Amino acid sequence: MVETVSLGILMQGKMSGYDIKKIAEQSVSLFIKMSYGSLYPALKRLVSAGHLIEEETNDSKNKKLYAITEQGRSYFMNWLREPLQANKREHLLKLFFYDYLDESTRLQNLRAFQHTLRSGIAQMEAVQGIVSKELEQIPNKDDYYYRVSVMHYGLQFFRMEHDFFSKMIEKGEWQ
Amino acid sequence: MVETVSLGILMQGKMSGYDIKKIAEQSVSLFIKMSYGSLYPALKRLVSAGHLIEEETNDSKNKKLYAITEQGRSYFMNWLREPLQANKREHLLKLFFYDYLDESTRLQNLRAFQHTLRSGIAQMEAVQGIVSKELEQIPNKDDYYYRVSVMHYGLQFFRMEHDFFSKMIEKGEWQ
DNA sequence: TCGAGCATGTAACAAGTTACATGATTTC
DNA sequence: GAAATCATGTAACTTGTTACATGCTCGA
Repeated sequence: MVETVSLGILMQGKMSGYDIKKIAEQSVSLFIKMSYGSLYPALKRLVSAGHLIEEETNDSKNKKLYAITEQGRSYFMNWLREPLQANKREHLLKLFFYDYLDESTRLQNLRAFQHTLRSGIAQMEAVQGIVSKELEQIPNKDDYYYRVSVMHYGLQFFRMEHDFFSKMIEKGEWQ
Repeated sequence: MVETVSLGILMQGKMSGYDIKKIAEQSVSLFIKMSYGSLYPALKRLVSAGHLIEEETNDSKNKKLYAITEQGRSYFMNWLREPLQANKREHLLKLFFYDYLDESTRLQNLRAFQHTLRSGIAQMEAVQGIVSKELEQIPNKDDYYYRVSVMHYGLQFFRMEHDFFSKMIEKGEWQ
């Protein structure tokens, strides 16, 4: 995760590990948090994998600049092309970099994801129907208020996500 | 995480590890996934910590029943009382068990969380304003469509979450 | 009798956090 | 001259995944 985020951020140009973290905080912090303890080792791994080149700037702060290689670029693009998966909101991170992807793969993946969402919604609506009926026969309804609320939240969330993706497929304007 | 979910599920009564996973799949699978590779070791840790008691049923399937102890109950309730944190959607899991919590702590935490959400919304609106202005001066707007979309998603998501929590504080009905 | 489901577990690995450790530079 | 920020890194630990391994039972 930290590796792909770093690669994605380095797509805009070379910078230091410190800069990468700052940019991540300003952009994708909603979905993932980076610590130096994971970032610096990740950068080293990317260098030894040939995805990045490390450049020593012999300035006073002994900072290092990282630049993405052609290989790194292609690795990143392959990750980007993979189907979206709903678990852990990883898809939002992927989406964040979707401008790099070609329109055809993009549409294909977005539509596939829409389909997954619709299945999820249908399933949740079914579960909700059952739970609602069970709840009617129970006297102490209030004892399950938060459990039921979280269920509703899930459904509402899925619906919102579905609407959001529809708008995005239509290239709608975000006034 | 797996530990607290297990404790939370065991609040309703003793059951096997297998049962715990099944119940988790039917209820909190939206937010967390459990594998046996994490569940069984977690149950052992909870037993040696004194939060659970293991009961061998000498039936044919050599299944084990886990029951929460008084200590485990109080440990779980302490976790439940802690303030909600927005990172990684952990708060939804906590919320799922909120029926166990006393109304006063509940309201206090929900309101504190609402406050955090409002700050987040304000901050995101500010960022969005800046980005929108910057975008107007840029000719190749379309190249940033998904980045901007994810930003909008984040804002919309926060607003939805805020509305959701408002409804919950008011003990609204989920028709 | 065969496959689905019930039931438990381990070992290797992956990914990340927290705390620690260091030191230069900039800004008030 | 003190505090904030820039800048990099390591070690111990936590948490979880995946793949493997085993064996029983119940219904078609």
